[in-house]
Amino acid sequence: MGASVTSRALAILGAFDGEHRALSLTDLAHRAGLPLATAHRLVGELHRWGALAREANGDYVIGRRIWQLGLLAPVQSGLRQAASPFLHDLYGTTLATVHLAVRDGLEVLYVERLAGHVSVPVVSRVGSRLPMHSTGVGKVLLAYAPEDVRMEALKALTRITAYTITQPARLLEQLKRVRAEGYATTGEEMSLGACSVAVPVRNGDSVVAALGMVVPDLRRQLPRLVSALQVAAHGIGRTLAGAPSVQWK
Amino acid sequence: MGASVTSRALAILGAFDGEHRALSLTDLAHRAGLPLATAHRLVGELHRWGALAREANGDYVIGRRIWQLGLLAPVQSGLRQAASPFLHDLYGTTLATVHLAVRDGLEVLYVERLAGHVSVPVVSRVGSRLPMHSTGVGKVLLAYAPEDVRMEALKALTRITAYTITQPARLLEQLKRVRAEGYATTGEEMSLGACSVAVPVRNGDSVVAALGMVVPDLRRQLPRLVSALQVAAHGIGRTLAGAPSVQWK
DNA sequence: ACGCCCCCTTCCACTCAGCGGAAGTAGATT
DNA sequence: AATCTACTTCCGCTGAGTGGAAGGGGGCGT
Repeated sequence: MGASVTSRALAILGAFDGEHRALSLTDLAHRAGLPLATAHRLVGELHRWGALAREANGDYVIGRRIWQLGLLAPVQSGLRQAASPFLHDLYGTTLATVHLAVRDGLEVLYVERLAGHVSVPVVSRVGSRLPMHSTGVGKVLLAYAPEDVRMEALKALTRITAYTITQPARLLEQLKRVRAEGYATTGEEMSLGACSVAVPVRNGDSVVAALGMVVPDLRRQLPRLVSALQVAAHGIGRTLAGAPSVQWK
Repeated sequence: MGASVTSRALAILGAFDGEHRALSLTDLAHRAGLPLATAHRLVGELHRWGALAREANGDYVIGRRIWQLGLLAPVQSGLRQAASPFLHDLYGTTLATVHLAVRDGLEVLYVERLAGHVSVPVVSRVGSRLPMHSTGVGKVLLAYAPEDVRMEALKALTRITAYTITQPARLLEQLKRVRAEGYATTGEEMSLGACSVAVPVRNGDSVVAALGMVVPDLRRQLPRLVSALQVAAHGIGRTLAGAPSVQWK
């Protein structure tokens, strides 16, 4: 097993997730699979450096230093910053929840999400992952993913709602249409009452991200939304290409 | 010296900063003060875990996993999310660059920054730090900081522009007025051509952050800006207090 | 084409940092 | 006062980590 000190320290950091943002030393040791004394020493070191911080009640949380480091990640500093103003424009003109996502392995990783004060109950969260076959941005990313990734992803089409596509052949058919038409849609495949549209974001020739929005109903306004999305995606692509900053994938 | 494995691994992460977002193994070893072979092994472990990623050219960058962890930090998940919609409103009504910041030690840490397509040349960046005595948000945070922090901060008033306040007595005088009037201003004290206003954000009785904006000129519209800021700050405070989510300080 | 240089990767025997069971401390709870 | 839970400290044994050195490999100048 992970016997190296480094892997143990990382196991401690890995013990935090969306449902566990604050953990006591004992919990931390337990979740990381470490003896209490060992966890105590490592946690102390991480805390001293600023990777962990303590709350008023003594629980540990992820520290500001990790947060700051995260801001240096290419996904954040390149893509997200390029996209930010365009997302605001999109939100301003449509008032729908807007998403920017990348593919990470066989999942969709949400990089940015914009919603108003009263956010529609949408599942996604910045930094969270969702399956690719049941989301608009996921279908786009899958459509433009390398062949082997696509095949791998087709093997596990888990059902989420009654409308989720679980037949590989049907999904492949849709992905083909996505490539032909340049956008993807979903209808209550991820959560009931929510439809989505998404388009690819390109940097040069390669698709580097997907831009999507979630709305209660698509039928009437689909063309308008698609064209708004495409304008924004194109703008982001141009910013990425022209940016003198760091490469990001 | 930092001889523990953990501190060495952290030193590698710490080698990244705003000016060094992508580093080769050799640079990394050099900046972290480690022998190449040692750095190689540690970097490999960090990379395998996802703390580091590699770019096309082989350079290492901060990985997505660290970015995701950072999103769990209280500063991000509590404060930032509570503030986000209010910042958008503020930006929408004023079109000025808007800032949310907290105090970290003797410096101001920028937690959120909102600007339009054409951003005025503002020094701050999300995740960056600036001195407290030369920024609007800094003055607010200093005004409401514990006595010992304030005294410590007064010892090092470094000059940045010709208008930077470097006399402790004068700054103290201003901080007193900040507490009395509920807002702080600066006039070209951080960078020429930029003025700022800022107000405290409260959670219950304690000041937990500062909300500010940067504009080319203050004179005419000061009252309007201050009241817009105060409305937003109040809204953020209410959201924080009422939020069922994690505590964040 | 050849050799040079720079950067990365692998190896291996020594040794000291890290390990973790156990004992100690501090609060809360009964 | 006794009991429990959660955290902190101690210390001698040991194998994980170390890092100098040697082994690729690819880009560049001549």
